[in-house]
Parts: sequence; C-alpha cells; structure tokens
Amino acid sequence: MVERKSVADLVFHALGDPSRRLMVERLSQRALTVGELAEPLNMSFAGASKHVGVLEKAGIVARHKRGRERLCVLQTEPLEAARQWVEHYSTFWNARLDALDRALREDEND
Amino acid sequence: MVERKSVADLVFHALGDPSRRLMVERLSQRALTVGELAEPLNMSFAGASKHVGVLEKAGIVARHKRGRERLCVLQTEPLEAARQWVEHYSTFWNARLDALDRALREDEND
DNA sequence: TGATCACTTAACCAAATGGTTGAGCGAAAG
DNA sequence: CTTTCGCTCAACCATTTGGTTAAGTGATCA
Repeated sequence: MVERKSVADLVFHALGDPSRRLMVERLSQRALTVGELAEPLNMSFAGASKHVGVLEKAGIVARHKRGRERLCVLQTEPLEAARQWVEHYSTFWNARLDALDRALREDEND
Repeated sequence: MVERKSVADLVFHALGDPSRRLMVERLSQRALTVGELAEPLNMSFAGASKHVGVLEKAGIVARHKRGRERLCVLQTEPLEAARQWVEHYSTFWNARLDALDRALREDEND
C-alpha cells in the first residue's frame, strides 16, 4: 500500500461515479449532512458514507462535525485544478485537431 | 452487459488514470499511432492498446486506419462536455461556499 | 440512565479494472 | 510466398471498486 496516487487521479476517479457527481451537484447549492446526501441515492447509509469518503480523500469535500451530524462542504480548489487541466487540453488545439480529423474522415471509409 | 454508463461516467473514469491522461496530453499536440502512445508507458503494447480502447469508448479519441498503423486523434467534444460540467460546479458558488467554509473552520477545533 | 439518532468502521462479496502473455490478422517488405 | 510489423483479441490474474450487513462510537432525547 504505497499511497502513490496523484491528486488528479483521485479527483477524476471521484467524479467518474454518478452517485458522487450527484453529491457534488447538490453540494454546489448548499452544504448538506451525510444523511441528506444519502437520501436520494437508492443505497445503504454506509454505502453513501463511503462515497463521501472518496470525495473527501480527493479533497473535493470537507466534513465538519456539527453535533451528531457531519456537515459536508464543497471544496473549490481540487475542482478548480481539474477544470484547468480539462480546459487546457479541451480548448487549446481544437482548430488544428478538427482540421486533421476532417481530413482523415474524408480519406477513409471506416 | 447492460451498457448503462453515461458519457460523463466514461469520460471522467478515462481521465482518472495517469497513463491515459499522458496519452491525452500528448495527443493534444499531435495525432499519434498506438505504438507511439505506448512508447513512454512502461507497459506492454497490448496494455497500452487497452488504454486507448478506454479513451475510445469514452469518445475522447478516434482511431483511424493508416496502413497497418492506427492513428489516434483527440476528439474535442467529450472533453468539452467534461470541462463544462466541472466549470459549472467549480466556479459558480465559490464565493458563497468559501464564506461558509470559513465560518465553519472558525467555529471548530477539528 | 437508557434509548435513539447520525454516522463510521470492519468484514465480506461480486464485478470491474489494470496489467500480463500468447495467438491471430491484415498490411508491408523482402 | 513468407516474414515481419503494428495492432487487436482472448484468456488469465491480482487488486480495486461499489455495494452489503453488523457492530461500534458519540451526541441528543425522553
């Protein structure tokens, strides 16, 4: 167990699950407890808690104790880093790549 | 085989692996063959080919036959969709969330 | 105090993932 | 034609993932 995964690995992996993306979407509107996050998720409470744990390890959410509840708050920095990565590779070379792609599709039958 | 995964699932999952992100990074500069993509990846040829397959199923790359090679070209649309998703949830509520987060950290010792 | 509520942790399980080797296939080269 | 090259596919394996249930912890309530 070497704990070698990068932040990008953790963040993108965390976002690759629909239950966790739903959590992020709801947390973007207001902070929610683990119980509230679990509610719409046809799944056991413990299962939802594990999903929150994945988001937390990726740095995407922080859990704060509030009595016997845990209030989950979205953290913007890891999402911002992911946004920058995707933005860089999704927009910079578009024109050039699109031109190449068109050329290839014209020359081919497959 | 129920084929129920959404595009977002496939795209974020594909980006959650460092070998595949390296492929995307290199493909953002020029189209490359599977062999070229495999080169820097301390891994068997077949292994790299499977990674390309994951990117292809997510729609992130397209493979074009060119003689006995396959030229891989980055597709901008799925990355653009991922960018929009992340952008929406990483920027819109920042100020509001940051304020909440500061308040929570002040009230707490954990 | 004792019960209940909100949540985490541990143990477990099936399925998916990331890797391997080896066989196979079409295109290119000799 | 035969060989080699670039690549894919199938089978296999270990580890991780996404889920479960059951037990444990600590805060609140009656």
